[in-house]
Amino acid sequence: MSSAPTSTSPASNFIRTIIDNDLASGKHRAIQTRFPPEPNGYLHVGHAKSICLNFGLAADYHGLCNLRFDDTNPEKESQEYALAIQEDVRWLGFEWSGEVRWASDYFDALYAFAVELIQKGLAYVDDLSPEKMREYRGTLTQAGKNSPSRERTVAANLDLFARMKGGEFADGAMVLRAKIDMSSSNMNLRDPAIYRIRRAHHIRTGDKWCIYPMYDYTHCISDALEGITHSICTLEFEDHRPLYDWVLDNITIPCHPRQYEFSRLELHYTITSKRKLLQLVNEQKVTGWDDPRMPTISGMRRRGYTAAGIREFAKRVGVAKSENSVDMAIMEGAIREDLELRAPRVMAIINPLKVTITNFDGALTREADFHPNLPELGKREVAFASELFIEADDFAEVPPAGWKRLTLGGEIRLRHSYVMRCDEAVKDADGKIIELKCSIDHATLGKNPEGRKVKGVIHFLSCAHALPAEIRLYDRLFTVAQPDADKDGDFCKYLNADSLQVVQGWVEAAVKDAAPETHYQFERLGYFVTDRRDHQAGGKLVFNRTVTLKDSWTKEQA
RNA sequence: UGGGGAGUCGCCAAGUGGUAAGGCAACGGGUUUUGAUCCCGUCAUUCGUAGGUUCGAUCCCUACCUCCUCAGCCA
Repeated sequence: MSSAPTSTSPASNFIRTIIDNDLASGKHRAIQTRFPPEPNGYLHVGHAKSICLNFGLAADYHGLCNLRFDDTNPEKESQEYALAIQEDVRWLGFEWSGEVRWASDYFDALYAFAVELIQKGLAYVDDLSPEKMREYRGTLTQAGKNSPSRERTVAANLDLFARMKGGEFADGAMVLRAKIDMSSSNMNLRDPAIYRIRRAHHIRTGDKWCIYPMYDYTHCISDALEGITHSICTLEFEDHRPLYDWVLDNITIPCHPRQYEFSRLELHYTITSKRKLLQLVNEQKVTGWDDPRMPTISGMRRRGYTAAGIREFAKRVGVAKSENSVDMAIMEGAIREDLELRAPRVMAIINPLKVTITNFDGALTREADFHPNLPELGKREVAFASELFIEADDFAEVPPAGWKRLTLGGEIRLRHSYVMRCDEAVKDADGKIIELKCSIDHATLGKNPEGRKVKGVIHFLSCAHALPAEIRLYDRLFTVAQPDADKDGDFCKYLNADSLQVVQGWVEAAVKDAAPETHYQFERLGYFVTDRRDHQAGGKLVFNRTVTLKDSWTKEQA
């Protein structure tokens, strides 16, 4: 399950153009990228795009890609998240260079560089309250004004910073700020805070530190220490690039990586904000981070999306700088394409209607391939008996125009079996059809009837041989394409109440011992996967619907 | 009203002074014991708008319009 479904040459994009130029000019002999998540949540489809980009670039250009945790805000971070992230990256099919890196590995170096900035008069300790600082910062259209602390002497700053580190001051009492320009039109350059005091237990450094460096200050230095050549992030960091460069230009460090930004991914009918995904989990709108409706990597995995399918999706959406909101159809197309190539076919019934074969005597079973084009996937015996289940949707007493399925007096092909005619529909007191009496043409096993053509093929199961299974039918999580378009509105009001439907259905006995995370195509219904958590091989069978098959018939009806 | 970005087919996305790639979707047809797959075909005289430069502009210039983004001691 590891090779990509198609391997066309990678599409051109602006980052590749930059790398091509850097390599051609000799600026770099090889590239080094990095994927730098904060371990404060599970990875989602947007991260998957970034992972495919960073690791993919490294692979294509024979470079390296690091996995680095941006663990500079201990209050939000956990070991659970860090572990889950590593598993997700590996599952997606990527291997990072060397050991996992942590920004916290650089805390000592970061502290030393901060001292250097202070010594150069480029950083100062400020005891303005957060409220005051906001006031001094000015607005988008008005310049800020200098803090009274800005002219503190180097010696005083050195002393204060050391005491900040030493734990002499309360959380929030003061910060270390870069001394840049309070009147800059770029807000990030108005003396940004680069260290704050926070007594929080850090997942790796424990209680060693009570001051923590900020993202803007940490990220560029981490990149430089790791020899990153191309530091790729999303567009909202574009305004931070001058600060990224300012820090590296003002400390003694030999390496100066360059930051490039691409637009973040938006997917129709879902959300890709960690904060909002966390809210869905906390408020139990979903069962957890790996709920199959979640756009998290673990959720998509549990849903049955394959790593190769997600990689193909990333390739199809490309990398650019324009805002985009991608159709779910692109994801579903990529997933179907991958599954089409590998998923064994079996029959399953979601909504059974009983069929009694009135001329069963002498009928035979037949062997069928698990995949029409992949004989190596093997065969199994398709049971046939006098009592069958067919999909209730496959019978219509008064069929619409164009109907190719079963109807009174009509005949269809039972998949891998006989041609069958419906002779009678048995109804209950309410007029509801509860059973069909049908007869088969004994001469049609494995061959077409003479003198007439049978238009439809439907799937079925022998009642006596079928196994009960819990089938979870998933639909989009939200009812609108862009649930968080309205920034102030509550995106939860667009939650799709019917995003999960659990039914008790029936499956072929051939899947009885399937391990968790086994993919199948239920013929004519869709791709399904055995649930990672709840399915038990040989025991309780639980299938998640990954995606339906393309269906030009219901589309035509609509 | 300040700064930084972006506007090419329904959704993505190449291209870049020489006359609009590709994918997805859609549509038409063929094959088919999955209304699936597969195969064949169709799908932007036009690149936000208006001017200008040029033999020639999506690409260069000017103005305008629209959208995104920035005022955390988050990342």
